[in-house]
Amino acid sequence: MDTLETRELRYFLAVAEELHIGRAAERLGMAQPPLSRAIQQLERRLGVLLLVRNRRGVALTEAGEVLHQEARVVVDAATAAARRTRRAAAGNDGSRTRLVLAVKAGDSHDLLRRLLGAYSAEPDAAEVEILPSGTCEQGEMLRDGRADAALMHTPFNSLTGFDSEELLTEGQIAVLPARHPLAARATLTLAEVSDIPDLPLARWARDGVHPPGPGPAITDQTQLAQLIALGRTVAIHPDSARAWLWTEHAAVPLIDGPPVVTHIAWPAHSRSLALAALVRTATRCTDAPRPDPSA
Amino acid sequence: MDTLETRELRYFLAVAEELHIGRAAERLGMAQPPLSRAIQQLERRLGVLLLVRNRRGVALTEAGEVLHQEARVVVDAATAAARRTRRAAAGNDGSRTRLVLAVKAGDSHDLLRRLLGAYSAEPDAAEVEILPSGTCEQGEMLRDGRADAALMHTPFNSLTGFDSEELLTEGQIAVLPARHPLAARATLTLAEVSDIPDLPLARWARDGVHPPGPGPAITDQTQLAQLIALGRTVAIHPDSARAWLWTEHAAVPLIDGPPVVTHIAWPAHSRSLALAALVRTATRCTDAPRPDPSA
DNA sequence: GTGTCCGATACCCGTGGGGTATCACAGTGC
DNA sequence: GCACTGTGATACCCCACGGGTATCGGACAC
Repeated sequence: MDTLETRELRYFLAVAEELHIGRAAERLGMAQPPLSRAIQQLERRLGVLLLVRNRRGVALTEAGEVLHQEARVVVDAATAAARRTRRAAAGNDGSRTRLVLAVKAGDSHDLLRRLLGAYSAEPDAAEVEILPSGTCEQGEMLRDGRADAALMHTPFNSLTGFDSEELLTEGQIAVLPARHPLAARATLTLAEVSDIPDLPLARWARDGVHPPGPGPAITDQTQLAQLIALGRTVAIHPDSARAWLWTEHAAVPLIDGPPVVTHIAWPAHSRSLALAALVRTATRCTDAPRPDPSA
Repeated sequence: MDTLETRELRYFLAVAEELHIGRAAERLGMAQPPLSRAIQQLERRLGVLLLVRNRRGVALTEAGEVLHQEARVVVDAATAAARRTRRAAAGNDGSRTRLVLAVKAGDSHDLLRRLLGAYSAEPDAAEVEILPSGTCEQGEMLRDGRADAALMHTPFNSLTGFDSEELLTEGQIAVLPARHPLAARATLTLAEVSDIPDLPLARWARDGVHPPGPGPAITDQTQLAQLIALGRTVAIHPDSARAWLWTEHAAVPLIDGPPVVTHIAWPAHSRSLALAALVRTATRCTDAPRPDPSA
């Protein structure tokens, strides 16, 4: 009946991810038997079978899948609690409050510059630390307290569970090698871009693994830019990606690419004044007409 | 460095709410000294001062306030994890999946009836349990796992942290004693209703305590209905409240009342198929033109 | 059969979370 | 001044439980 401890949930998470008690124990830096027992005890306390044990490892029951989800939320919230509390104390410790803003490296560069500029002029502005995030990790960073706010892009990032404000809507462009025949086109369609035989779309790493497919495997924007310049791949990006194009790149608007909406998002329960000011600034400085930052 | 345990956070929550270690210990069913120690240990592990101890109790530091917020999230998530896991197992246990839908008792009665009717006709419908909630508790119920979904009303409920779909927008009405002079009016304004000298607005209990003021203190809809019928108070409600009006009540539309939007909301990370079907049904059955359910 | 690879069990040990009794200290009333 | 009260902190004890090692049991593979 008593509530679950985060320790138990961390253990269960490790098992649910490894699907192998021995490996999970190793990952947790402990021996296998106590982990076995801890999981059994968790099952007894819940009165629920979480794992089915077979040779070659374990599998999750339906209830186990549910707990897998929920446990993730709990341990993220717990680590976020520790981080935010420490930061609150540090911020109170003489120095200014710091805000950590997660942004996908390279994206929305222009927007970000304007935002930071406008915010620093605010009366109660905090120091803003930019936390570059890899592909689509902004959500995790908000959830586990590494970031206080994030610039996120629908439909690529999910905003579920966060508060957010819409900042900017833009179209998408195909980024091609400048010397490629299609680079001369005025517009392209999604289908055309995905079907270029000599330019397969690159495969981004998710959680350290690359999805299968023909394209080159990449982990960051620079690798992608280089591969495009070398004529090995093509990419689809929001308009604002023009900021980081090389001279060997060409940008062609996509007519049927879904519009990309940039939002500023933050944890739903946040009460920080500095954050509120940042959000206010963000919405204000994007409401204003843009001063034509075209290249 | 290790993550916080929910036990510690429960302890801290009790202290943060009572602002008195002895009382908090009593509430937790433990002695005072171990609680004192536990909090000190928490402070040491975080490296952060959470409480300032004065005679007559303790107060929260700024960091303490932050942890107060965050801890609430964590323990709610933990109890939700236990509840949802148990329910998932129970649902898998031969019987059908059950969905718990939190609704403010009496509100949106007609909408609810149509929703349940339409949903039960769905192929993969689960059994829906209606969980009547008091004033504005739907959010808590979603957060701590007592409910899988909730009907919520902006601007009264906050949707932050949940996924939601808009279902229905309606105006507001003033509910008056039928014999009151103003009951004959065709329309009223917010200002007029709040200023009726002999009918002060009732004061709803929040967390068991009533805000101060002149009106009668109430805890549920029935009390309110009775007091209105007795000519002691007046209330402002969405249109759909007409469903529970007594013959001794009169309803007068408010022209400047903000529109009330009914949403169906659910935890952001939910993956339940049954829930998805319920949401789909809800949006569909409110898209259709209403069959004029006027009294 | 034997070997291997799982998780489960048996058993031991030390930490630490819980208890009681008491202290330290600051107001408060007289 | 003093005794008294109400607060959190300290001292000390105990055992439950989380962690370890060694071993078992079962299911393939060969």
